[in-house]
Amino acid sequence: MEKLTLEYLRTIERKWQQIWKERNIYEADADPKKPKFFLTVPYPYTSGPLHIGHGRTYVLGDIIARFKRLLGFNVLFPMAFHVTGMPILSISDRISRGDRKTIDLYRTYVRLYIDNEEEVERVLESFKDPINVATFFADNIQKDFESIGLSIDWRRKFHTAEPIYNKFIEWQYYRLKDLDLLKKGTHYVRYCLLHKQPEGEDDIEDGDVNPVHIQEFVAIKFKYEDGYILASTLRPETLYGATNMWVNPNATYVKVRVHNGEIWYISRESLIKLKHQYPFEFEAIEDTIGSAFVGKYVESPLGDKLVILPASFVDPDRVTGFVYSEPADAPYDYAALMDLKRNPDTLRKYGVDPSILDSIKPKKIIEVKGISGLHAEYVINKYNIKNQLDPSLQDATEEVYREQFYNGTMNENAGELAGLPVIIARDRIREKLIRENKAIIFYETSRKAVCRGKGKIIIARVDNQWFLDYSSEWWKKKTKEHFKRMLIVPEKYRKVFEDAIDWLKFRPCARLRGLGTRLPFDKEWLIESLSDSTIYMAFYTIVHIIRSSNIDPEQLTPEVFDFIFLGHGDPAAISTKTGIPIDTLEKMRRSFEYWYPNDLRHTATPHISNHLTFFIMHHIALFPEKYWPRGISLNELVICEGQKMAKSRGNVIPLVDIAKKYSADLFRLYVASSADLDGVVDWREVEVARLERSLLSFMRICLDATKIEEADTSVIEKPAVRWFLSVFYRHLENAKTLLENFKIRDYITSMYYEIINYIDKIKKRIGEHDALKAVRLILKDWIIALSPVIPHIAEEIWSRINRDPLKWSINLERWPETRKEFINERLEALEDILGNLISLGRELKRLLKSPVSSALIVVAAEWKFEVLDLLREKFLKGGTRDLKQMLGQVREKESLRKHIEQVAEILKKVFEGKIKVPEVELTQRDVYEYLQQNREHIARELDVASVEIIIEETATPDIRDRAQRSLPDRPIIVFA
RNA sequence: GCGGGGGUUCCGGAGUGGUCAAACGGGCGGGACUUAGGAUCCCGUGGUGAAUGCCUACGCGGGUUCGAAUCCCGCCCCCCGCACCA
Repeated sequence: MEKLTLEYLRTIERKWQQIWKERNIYEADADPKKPKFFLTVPYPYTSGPLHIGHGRTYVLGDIIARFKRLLGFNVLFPMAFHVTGMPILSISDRISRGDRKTIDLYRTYVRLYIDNEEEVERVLESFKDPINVATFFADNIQKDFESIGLSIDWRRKFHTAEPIYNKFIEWQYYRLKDLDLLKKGTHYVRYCLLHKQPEGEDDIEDGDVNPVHIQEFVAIKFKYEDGYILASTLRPETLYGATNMWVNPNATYVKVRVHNGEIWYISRESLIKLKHQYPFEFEAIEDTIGSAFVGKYVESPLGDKLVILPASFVDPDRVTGFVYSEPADAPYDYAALMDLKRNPDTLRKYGVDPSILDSIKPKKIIEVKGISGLHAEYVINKYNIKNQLDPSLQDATEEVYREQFYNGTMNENAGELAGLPVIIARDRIREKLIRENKAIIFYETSRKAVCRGKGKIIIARVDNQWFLDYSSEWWKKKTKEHFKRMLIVPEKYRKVFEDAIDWLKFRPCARLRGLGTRLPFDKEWLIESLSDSTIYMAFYTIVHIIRSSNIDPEQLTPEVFDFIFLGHGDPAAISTKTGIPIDTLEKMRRSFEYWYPNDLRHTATPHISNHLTFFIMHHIALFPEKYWPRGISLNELVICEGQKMAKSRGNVIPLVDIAKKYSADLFRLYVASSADLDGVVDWREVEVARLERSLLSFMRICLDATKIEEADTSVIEKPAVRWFLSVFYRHLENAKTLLENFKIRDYITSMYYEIINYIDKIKKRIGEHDALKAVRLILKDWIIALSPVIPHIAEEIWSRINRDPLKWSINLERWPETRKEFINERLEALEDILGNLISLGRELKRLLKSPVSSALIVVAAEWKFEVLDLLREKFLKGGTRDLKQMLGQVREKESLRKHIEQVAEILKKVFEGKIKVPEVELTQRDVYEYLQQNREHIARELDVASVEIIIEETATPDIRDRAQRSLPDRPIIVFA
């Protein structure tokens, strides 16, 4: 007898994975005779190892694939690898540069797969070429996938930097351009001054944990001497409350002549930024120290004269290095003014008379419900802010900003903005100032940032940026129409998609660096990673043919794809032109036509608003309607011991650990059963350990049952076994429905947990050996039904009981038929009555103060059965609630008439919902006999020496009161 | 702010118009087995009760209904998304 341990499970898992692979059991080819099901799960990004959260998504996809195979579908479940974009390149760059943190991190990653240290270093060295990063992880992720038992057709794998894939994407972009969905325009990006190139999140130091956003400031021109001081703000509507100007006295400013001859005064740092944002010439005339401005005056576009005062919080490296002061609503301004009032010497130092402060009065211009005084003052007090260098000012500012933006209204002090909500006023004044040449837009990073090579990040303008125009009207309209017809599981995510389709506007779809495919008509641009992975499911249908036919990338011209995917063109002509044999072209066309559309795409919810929506839209733009996607199913994430998995927490469990430390089937069962699709799976070691014990004991039962001869049906007539067969087949039927509706968790509860409980129950009734015989009767059907979740264990059991060499694998089986002849609702109802009786009996027994040795069970009187039968007809089906009418019908029955008062009571309680009408028709005799048959069982369970069963009609007077309370499904127990 | 999800018993989490004191699991209490047990199994876990019941809970406040955790209105709180990034 095998010792059942995790190690044993791992052994059989490896064994079967090996066999499945050798026999290519998951390879699927077009076969017009068979119905097809084309399932995809998005390919992983191969910049590092996957974790168990990814594993959940792939396993759920795999369960669906396996279930569909059991239903007789020809299932295609392919996989590939995504390498496009910056992350992999960035990792490679960092490793080449000798970045310690990255090297250490990747060393731990490589060690997950390789235990020879020399080899680890060799691999790490190879990562200096980005394609090696991609292929190393792609190869190992494939192994991880195999090790958790995914039923993937690996012949179709590819990665997105391969020339054949590039050709496919080129075709896509030619088509998009033909459709006029590709547009050129201006765009602002994060840009590194050192490397003179745009930098993505991956290139920016801490960009992943503390992302850098692009903020749009308005730099307003204030008249100053021979030109303008540019003071910047995110809140131009506050111009109406401006009281003074701030300058950093220690910073260096520069006087600049711009293209139209205007003179601007701005900080030295900001000149560099402006040069990257405006295409015209800037002529630096002279530098000025900030203190030189102090005490002088500017004039705002509204005509207000404002004095320039010193403030240390003003950062010359933030926008223009000047800010105007609006102390009513800006906590920084308010605090800086307070500081000056407290320390008048500061002003004297710059030769300014402190009395000037007396004329500076905050001017309230924004009303927010619940704030009566100055909003800035309110938060200064709330956060207990001491001075202008207090770090809490940031939070205080954000609070005011948020409150005023969403809930603020401009008051009568705000000139032409008066009465407008802030949200409108801001846009209005910005447009106006810019239109009148009184301000410019200035883009700035949301925080100070450097790239991983320590170069300073600013915001720069990119001309000729390529965009995908998702705002295109026909495109959106068609998408919305088709989307209504798509299957979305769980349905609650439908709205998120609809919103995403609405939100999408222009989206930059190419960048200047990275791995991937170049735009064929503008070769300096590389198609960005979310834009080159929208229709690749189509590529799966032909990629294995491209490879096996040794087609060169150069042969894959747009005409080839036009023919395969759209049926355009003459294959003979294309064949002549490209050298691809005509039958190969036609084979690819047939394969595509067979497999498409994608029947189901399964993935995790974060992809909804980007990838999945692009996926739908691109199909709609590029393919004929019959090839548009049919459905999407989604699952939530995995957390670990109640906490989000994060590199920074160090609690990420790599997928590779599953096959090393746990077991594939254990993992599969856990992630599929511990939460519904829309619930978060919490990976908790104690729970996993518990499930492990359960799974091993399940395995034990199955293995023991295999030792019983299939022909041994000696127990089949036992009531407990008949009952067991009934509940089993009802559950089997139910499980199929659940799976068809993607209720994977409920299916496992029904087919796994509940069946195990039923086996425990019959063990008590008929003993372990007979229980195993009963299990043997359903074993084959049971393991087939469980094979989608635990394919390895199922296969192992299968291999021990299957006698048909043609059906060597459980993968070749079909979902078992429900054996209706075994379903016996009456028996189940009787068993329920018995079960309830026992549990009630136990409860009552506990209440008794004195020990008891016998139980008298009273089955309800015959007439009560009649009443409930009547109710079942009239009440359950018809739904009448009319007591009088019901009583009228009761009176017509001779047998019931004499009990009319009690009947009325029962009816009342039924209407109140206190008594349930049993769904199955039973007679008093049925119940009586069933209880008789199970007297010993009842005695054992209630721990009494004797059990007597009588019917209410024969109850002796001393117990008659109690006996009267009996109901057909609720006999009375009297202990003595 | 907008959009989405959610607030249920000690905890995690079922339940979306009536069999609900509330699935399932954890924790806790008791018992069995045992040299022992962190292993396994059984029982219990709102209150009350010598009886097969009764009373009470579902964020807060109203309403609809014979009947509401479930439907409607208002309010409070928590989580996620709001993009160009895979």
